[in-house]
Amino acid sequence: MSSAPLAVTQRLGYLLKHAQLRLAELAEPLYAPLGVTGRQLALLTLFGDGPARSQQDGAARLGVDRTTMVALVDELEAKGLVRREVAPGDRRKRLVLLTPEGERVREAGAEVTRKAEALLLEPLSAEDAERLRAALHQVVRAE
Amino acid sequence: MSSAPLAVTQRLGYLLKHAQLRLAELAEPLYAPLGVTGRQLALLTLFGDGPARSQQDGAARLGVDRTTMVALVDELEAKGLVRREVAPGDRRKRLVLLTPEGERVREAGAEVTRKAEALLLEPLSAEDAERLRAALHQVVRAE
DNA sequence: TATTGTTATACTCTATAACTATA
DNA sequence: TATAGTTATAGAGTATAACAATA
Repeated sequence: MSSAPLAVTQRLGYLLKHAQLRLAELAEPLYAPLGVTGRQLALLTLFGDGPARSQQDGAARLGVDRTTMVALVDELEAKGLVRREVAPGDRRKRLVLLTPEGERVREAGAEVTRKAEALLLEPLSAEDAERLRAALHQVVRAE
Repeated sequence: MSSAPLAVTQRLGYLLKHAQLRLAELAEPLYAPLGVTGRQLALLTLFGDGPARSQQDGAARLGVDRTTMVALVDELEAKGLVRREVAPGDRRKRLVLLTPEGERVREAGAEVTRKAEALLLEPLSAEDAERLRAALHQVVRAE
């Protein structure tokens, strides 16, 4: 009844972790010249895309605690890439807005992200690469 | 020249991280009755599969530091799931071997891993699920 | 000299608890 | 009373440096 032994390198947990490690290896050196980490760039992408978001809203979307978000926004603020603004209509909330410099870094970073992803996906055909992204999206969505 | 803005939820880094988070959410409650974490089960899978490995060998394969491996093996040894044995031929090396109990937990865990993966992959067709695993494998291998 | 395992230590990441201000 | 942001603190998880045993 038990099928063939699932070697550790075949487990999804292993594959997901190592794919992430490899992507980070490829991407971080490319981000470095921009003066930001991949994490920080993800935040710029999050807050620079669509209508202004509060810290809490961003934290929920990124899957981190709101106390973690405070520190992350602090970093970006110290670099002059974002500013906090009291939300009109609810003075408890802080909207996180990109500065012009933050916007520039976000755009440059998006280009770099595409490059790093292309490097990671190099061994796959364009079709399989798109299938991989779509499959991950479906799996993550089902929350 | 810059294509459409790549929303943060479309980035591979985001997708890989959240797929991992979701898998852990699904799997950990199933592992708990076995008295081990997913991490520990991964180690049992690693050391229980194929010829005996040294700690260093296992660390390299798992992508962790050798000092980290010491602590991980300590945990399993304290639970009576593995034992260390001096490697014949090189007295510096310690082979990590599964005890009978460790072997039992490994087998039960493999079954549970399959179940958790099936839950994660539920939204995909069997064909797409296999494609996902194959694509990740290719991407990780290219090291 | 180099490698394996080990220990002590420090660093990063993250969350929990308690506080302030607003609602 | 409840929520958003903040601070202080503590807990994982991990790596670096230094040491002992062995090669």
